[in-house]
Amino acid sequence: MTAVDGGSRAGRGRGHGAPSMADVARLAGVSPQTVSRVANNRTNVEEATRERVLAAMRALGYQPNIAARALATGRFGTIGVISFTLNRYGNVRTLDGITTAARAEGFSISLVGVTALTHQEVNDAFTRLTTQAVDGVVIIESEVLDMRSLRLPPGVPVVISDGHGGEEFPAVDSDQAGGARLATEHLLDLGHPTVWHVAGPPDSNSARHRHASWRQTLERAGRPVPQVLFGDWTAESGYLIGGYLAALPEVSAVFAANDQMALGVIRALHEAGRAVPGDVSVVGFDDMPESAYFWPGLTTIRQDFDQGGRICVDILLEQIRMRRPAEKGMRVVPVELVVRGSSASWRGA
Amino acid sequence: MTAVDGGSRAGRGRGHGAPSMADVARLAGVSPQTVSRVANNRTNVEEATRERVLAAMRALGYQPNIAARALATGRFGTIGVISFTLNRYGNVRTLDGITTAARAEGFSISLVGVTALTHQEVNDAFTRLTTQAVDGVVIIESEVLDMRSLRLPPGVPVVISDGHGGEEFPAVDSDQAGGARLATEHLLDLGHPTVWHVAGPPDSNSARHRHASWRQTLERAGRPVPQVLFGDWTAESGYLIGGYLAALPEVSAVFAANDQMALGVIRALHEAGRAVPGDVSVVGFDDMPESAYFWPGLTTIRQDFDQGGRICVDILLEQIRMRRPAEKGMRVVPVELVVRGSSASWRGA
DNA sequence: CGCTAGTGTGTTAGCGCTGCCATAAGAGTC
DNA sequence: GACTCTTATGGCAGCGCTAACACACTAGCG
Repeated sequence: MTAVDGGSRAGRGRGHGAPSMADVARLAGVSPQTVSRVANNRTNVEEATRERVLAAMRALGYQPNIAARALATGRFGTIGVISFTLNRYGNVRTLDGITTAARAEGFSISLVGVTALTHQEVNDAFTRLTTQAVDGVVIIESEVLDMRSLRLPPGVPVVISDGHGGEEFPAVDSDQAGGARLATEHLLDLGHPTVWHVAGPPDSNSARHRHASWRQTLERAGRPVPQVLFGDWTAESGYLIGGYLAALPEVSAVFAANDQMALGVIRALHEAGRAVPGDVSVVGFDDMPESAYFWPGLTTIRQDFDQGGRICVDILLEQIRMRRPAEKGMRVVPVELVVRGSSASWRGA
Repeated sequence: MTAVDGGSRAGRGRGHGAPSMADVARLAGVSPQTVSRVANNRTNVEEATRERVLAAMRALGYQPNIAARALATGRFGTIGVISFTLNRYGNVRTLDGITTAARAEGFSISLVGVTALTHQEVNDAFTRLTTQAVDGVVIIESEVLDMRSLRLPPGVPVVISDGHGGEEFPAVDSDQAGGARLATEHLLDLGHPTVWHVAGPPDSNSARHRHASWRQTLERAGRPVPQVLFGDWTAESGYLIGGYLAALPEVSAVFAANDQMALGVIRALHEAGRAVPGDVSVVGFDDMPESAYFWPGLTTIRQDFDQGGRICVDILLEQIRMRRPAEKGMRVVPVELVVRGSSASWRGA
């Protein structure tokens, strides 16, 4: 009876308390390898043996140690997400979409925030992530970043979401250009001579695309292109710009680059006594759930963030599982015009 | 020349490509142990040696392998977050606060979404996380959950955010009761005979607290307690309930349990031709950035989500670093009444 | 009966890192 | 000069797991 272990715990020394495969193996009277096979649902284990091992696992409350597994296999079951602020609706919804899709595939998410999307910060975040053990990374590149000069460690699959990095990496984004075109054409179709644009900040990818497409749509239609006004995505900036627009009698249609700024614009128009949509039509972009309940309800462009997240994860998993780089280039997620009360046909000045 | 390694890579067999400490050690002409000391910023390394090692690290692009470190130390540098939907403003802001605070402490976040906050789901998520190697877990318990019957593996520090789990775990939450009281008293102070309440769903912790405190405040003031109306946090539900309230001439003040529902209520009142705040005052809860730009601007209760996140992380880190359980019980984060245009003194019926 | 093919299980050797201990060299003390 | 004490470094073992191979055993075949 000398060498008999107490039976409850085996690991001494640096053991960290939790039962290990060896403990399960001992209890079930099999080798650790067989326990591993059961834990990973492998074949070539007799049914009776499997039951015995499972019983031992339950008895000890065994949990596989992911760190050890990762060390042995080089795979982690985790996708890293680098995101700028979670204060923006789109970023959050993209994150949510990625999280949902990843979970469905048995992957978890390692989230790293950056206070600013500078190379320094993104490189640090990337380092923290790869160091932190991930199989792939999604960068929610809401702000313009020069992907070429980013020094990412090689061999880690990357997907860019909401970005422009299509030349360097596989990328996924809503059809920003199509959405801006839909919005602008919608307002022109309603009879407005032209459309004013409240753009997002110039360092934002989405803002650039929407801005460029708005301009192009007007030019193609042979309409005058009014001065662009730049906001910062917040309702506050929309409100300030709206105050300026409200004072211009020739303004009859405004396309704001997101719903929050549209809200601010509408508020400013109200305060100035200009009716929406009676005097001025306003269209937003994003379709936040609240936008339908603004006063008036906001005509806007709906994005499918869940689909975007799913595609990000799919591309990443393909790279991870096939062990080959995915094709570069942009996958475009369709958008949809949602017409509500904030836009109406123009009766003329 | 027989046994000489090519010099570029050392690991064969199952080596996963990335340079290891051994590679750095070889290049710098020191032992792996010394490299480890440098990598971890330990003392007792001569300055010249440290420089040499750092140079070798840079030359090889060395990144420590976190899985191996975790396996050796039993610590992971990661905090797990279990959250119900990211569709709710409060959840997102809490997550953001936690992420920011964690990063400041050098921790990263492992995010696990659950589709429903059932025991089954939370247990699974918890298993996935502990298995996934975290040093502690924050549960954003936006929905009521019986923490006692939750079977969490022992030894993993846990903090509950936005929950009621104060008896079982340390917990952090905004001063829900105080906020609801402030909102209700504000409306009473304006001369309203009583205050109607649009509550959140009954399975939500915050909704319960706000509801109970609203009721208590009215009772203490000796005012009649009108029928409670339950929404589901969405603007849509607020709109439906608002339609009902708009038809009741005795309604002069409404306290909605969040800003979105308040938005829906205001919209319904507008449509019914009841002026806000002329005929009806409306107060919300959360202070989303947009709320200031509703029409009229929304009087609401501001929560400090960043502070909440910081406290969650602090409590967790104390447990992790001190290796002793934190005190159970609730830490209350103060809230603040923000008065805007949607509430005004009542001129009588 | 010797051959192959397949199945269930065990043995071995790491994955890359750190904790602990040993060692060597210098510095100060009596 | 024999003794501590400190500082810089290396050696070794092991964290818990899995890939790769080895091995025994069964079955089917001509």
